[in-house]
Parts: sequence; C-alpha cells; structure tokens
Amino acid sequence: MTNLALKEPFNREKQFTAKRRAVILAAGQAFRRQGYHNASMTKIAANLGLTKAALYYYIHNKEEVLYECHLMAYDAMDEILKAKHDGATALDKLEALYVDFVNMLTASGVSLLTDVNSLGEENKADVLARRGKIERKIIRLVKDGQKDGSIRAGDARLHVFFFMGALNWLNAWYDASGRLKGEDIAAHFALQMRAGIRS
Amino acid sequence: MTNLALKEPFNREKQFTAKRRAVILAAGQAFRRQGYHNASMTKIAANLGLTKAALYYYIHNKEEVLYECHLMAYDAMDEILKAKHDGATALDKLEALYVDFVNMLTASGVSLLTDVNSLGEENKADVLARRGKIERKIIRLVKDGQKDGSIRAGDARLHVFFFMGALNWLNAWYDASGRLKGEDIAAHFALQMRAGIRS
DNA sequence: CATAAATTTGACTCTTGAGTCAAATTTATT
DNA sequence: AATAAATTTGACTCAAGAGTCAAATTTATG
Repeated sequence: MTNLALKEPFNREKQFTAKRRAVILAAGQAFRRQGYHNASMTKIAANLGLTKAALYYYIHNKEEVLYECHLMAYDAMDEILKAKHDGATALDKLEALYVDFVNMLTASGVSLLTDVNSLGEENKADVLARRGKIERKIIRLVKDGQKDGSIRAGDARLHVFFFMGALNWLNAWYDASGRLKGEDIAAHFALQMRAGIRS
Repeated sequence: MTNLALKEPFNREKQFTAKRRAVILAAGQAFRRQGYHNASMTKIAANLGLTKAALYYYIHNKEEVLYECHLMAYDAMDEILKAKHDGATALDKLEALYVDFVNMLTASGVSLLTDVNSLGEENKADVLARRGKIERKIIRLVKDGQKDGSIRAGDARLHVFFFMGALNWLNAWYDASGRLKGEDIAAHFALQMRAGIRS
C-alpha cells in the first residue's frame, strides 16, 4: 500500500493550493509595504519569478487577493481568540491574547492591512463585519474585566481602540530584519497594554 | 485712510491662498476616508462644486496635495511640540502633549495620513524626515521621564510606537459626527497612554 | 462701458496597470 | 515516445484617472 503522506508533494490540488497561498502572501507583503495601488501585479509576479499572466492562473483578480489577505489576518486572529486562554482574570486572558496577536503579526507573513476601501462593496462589508466581530469579542472581554475588577472603568470600546491601534501601526514600521525581535515587541506591548487598562 | 483689515476679504492673494487651502483640506478628507488612490481628483473637485480643471488652477498635481496634507499634520504637531507644556514631570508634559495631539486631530480637518508610499522619492524622504524628527522629540521626552522617575524603564522607542499607533489608528475609525466627542477621546486616550508608561 | 485680470470649463491627450487569450512549454501518465 | 493535463508566456485590449489647454465666463477697476 502506497504511503499517502509521501505522495502529498505530488498531489496536484495541494500543489496548486500551496502556490496560490504563496501568491497571496507575496502580494500581502507588497500591499503592506507599498500599499495596494502602488503594488502592481506585474512586480508581484516578477518577485515570484513569474509573469503576470501566470499569476492569474492562481487568482481571479487583484481585489480578490486583497480580500483574502484580510481574511487570512482575521482567520488567524479568530484562531487565537478561539484558543482557551489561561489566566484567572479577564485582564490576564486579554494579555495572553495580545501577546499571541503580536507574535502572529511579526512571525507569520500575515499582516493587518488598512486598505479596506480598495475593496468592492460586497467584500468590504464582509471584511468590516469580520473585524467588527473580533472587536466585539475583545470589547466583551474588557467588560468582563471591568466586572471582575481587573480592568479599570471607562468606555470599553475606547480602551480597545487604543491598544488595537498599536497593532495596526505595527505593520507600518515593523521590519522582520530589524534589530527588534517579535517576541520582545510582544512582551513590551503586552505590558504596556495591560498597564494602560488595569485597575 | 482705508482700513486694511476690512479689505482682506477682497485681497486677491489671500483669497487664492484660502481657496487653495480649502482644496487641500477637502482632498485630505477624501484621502483619509477613501485612500489616496481611491479618491479621484474629479470627485474631490465635484465635492467643492468645481471641475477638475479648476482644481488644477490651485495646485500643481495630486502628489503635491498629498505631500501638503502630510506637512499640514506635521506642522500642527510641531506647533504643539513647540508650545511650552506645563507639568512638573516629563510624564505630565507628555500627557499634555498627547491631549493636544488628539484634540488637534479630531477638531481640525487635518489628519495623519498613512499613504506615504504614494509620494515620490523626494517628498517621501521629506515626510519621513519630518515624522522622524517628531518621533525623536517624543522619544527624548520619554527618556527624560525615565530619568526623572516618572516613566518606567523599557525601550523608549517601543513606548512611543505603542501610543502613537493609537493616534494613527484614530483616522481609520474617528467620525466627527459620531457619538464620541473629540475631547472625551483625548481625555480617555491620555489617561490610557499615561497609565501604560508611568512607573 | 471697456478693458484686463482672475477663474472656470469642456473636450481633449497620455500613461499606467489590470485583465485576457491563444499558443508555447513543461510535467505527468500510459 | 505519444498523449493529455497543467502551467507559463508574449502580446494584446481596455478602462480609469491624471493632467492640459484654448476658449468661455466671471469679477474687479478706471
């Protein structure tokens, strides 16, 4: 009986999906660094050693790629949110969550893009809904913290918008090849986040 | 002797400069809300009750407008930084500064745009230099605070990047017509900023 | 009113980059 | 090797939006 695991690299569908994913990640990097409209499909293709026409074998259009970039980020955040987080208080949970967020954003090629307005109405609504869901979960957690006494009073939404800003801004300045290591940033940010809202 | 002050509204040069400023502010709003490339000059003109061709009577090109939008924001921040800020400790000064920043961003039509990469090399370098100068001043202030004991230890740059993120993210969600008043946001953010870095 | 300066416009041009497609090439299968 | 399927390409089309310009219109001035 043939070993299916060894066959995987030769599995056509898997190959395709893997390449498609690589395309989207590469595009995401370009979008993050240069902005959606400044990153041309031709250049993105060239960076992958391909032609633009070849790119379009894996994707339908540029907007779809942007859309999927957003989804990948929110999928990753959902995954982190889903995981059971340790910590007695909501504040502890929030901190653990935040560490994971920063680590995810610095370690994986995934990033939180800001260019939502380059999406068509449909996709834009979708992405904003996803973001909203995540925000609401975090706001809920903050409110829990205000109940269990670990987080100080104040507009929970503002509490969240404040430290989520740091996360979004990360994409603008973080450079994986820089001297700051992802884990250090995560530790620092988590501390600062926590201090900012603890009671 | 004629009253010069009363003449001002009829002063040609002043009229021109005022209109030009209005054009740049309107464009800035559009850039903030839709992104630089999604905001067409034609639409910006239409919003002002003008034609695209008329816009170009006041400006040289679109990039120049983006450039000036950035400069306006950094000018405003420089102005705030220049003002002597009260407060015994560096932390107090920083807080006063931060309140002014938020108030400026919510009250004036000026905003911190993120689309630096849509600028040509020259202008981009200029804008990044301006941003760098401001960041360095704030980092310096944080270091002062670490010396005078008001701010806790840690990478001063990271301290700053964290709470400057909130400022940049503001542009993405703040809506002047929303229920949150600028001053309230300023007060909340200042508190959270301070708590995040005080020793 | 006549003249000149300032302002605005319609109708263009030009560039850039997204997206297409039939044909060529590579890779796998019998 | 022959065949078929998957992948890549060169050479295109097409649309959108920036920027121009001569002519029209408005505004101020003697």
